[in-house]
Amino acid sequence: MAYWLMKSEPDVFGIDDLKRVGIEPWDGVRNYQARNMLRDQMQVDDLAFFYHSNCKIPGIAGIMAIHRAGYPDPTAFDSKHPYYDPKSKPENPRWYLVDVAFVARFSEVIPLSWLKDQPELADLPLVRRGNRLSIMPLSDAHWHFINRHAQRV
DNA sequence: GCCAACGTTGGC
DNA sequence: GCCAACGTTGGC
Repeated sequence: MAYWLMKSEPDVFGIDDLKRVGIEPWDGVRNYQARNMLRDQMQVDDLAFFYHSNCKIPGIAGIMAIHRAGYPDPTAFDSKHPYYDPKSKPENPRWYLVDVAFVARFSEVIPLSWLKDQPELADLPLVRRGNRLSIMPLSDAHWHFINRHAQRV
């Protein structure tokens, strides 16, 4: 089983929204590196941290599970959708998504500022300068380190 | 294939 | 709101 971190802006869709709906298609990813992970690597029952970006306290807000492995992102085919991409065709899809399922909501968001302070996480892509990847893999060690901390707060 | 211009991300 | 960092686009 693999571990991931996936970013979303809580003003658009946050951990409380996922808790409410239970399962959600993680659509709208328009980055090739992230696309490759969605399409080729993420497996059902993999776990992912839900990261809140572009908000007052950016950080990890909870845990979700991959509920359905990669399939073509239908929003790319819909000319009326904000995520429409005319270069993605149903017969040759450019963009993919997975469905995610709610697992847990942390009682407190684990702030990015705390993550940055941990020597154990120094090579986590999230805390590296200029990182903009909206989906990234986590090592077992990183996952368990963060998860242990989450259990304590 | 290079690279300048432009758009987006996302912390602060 | 600012701006650094990065990805993408398109002219050449």
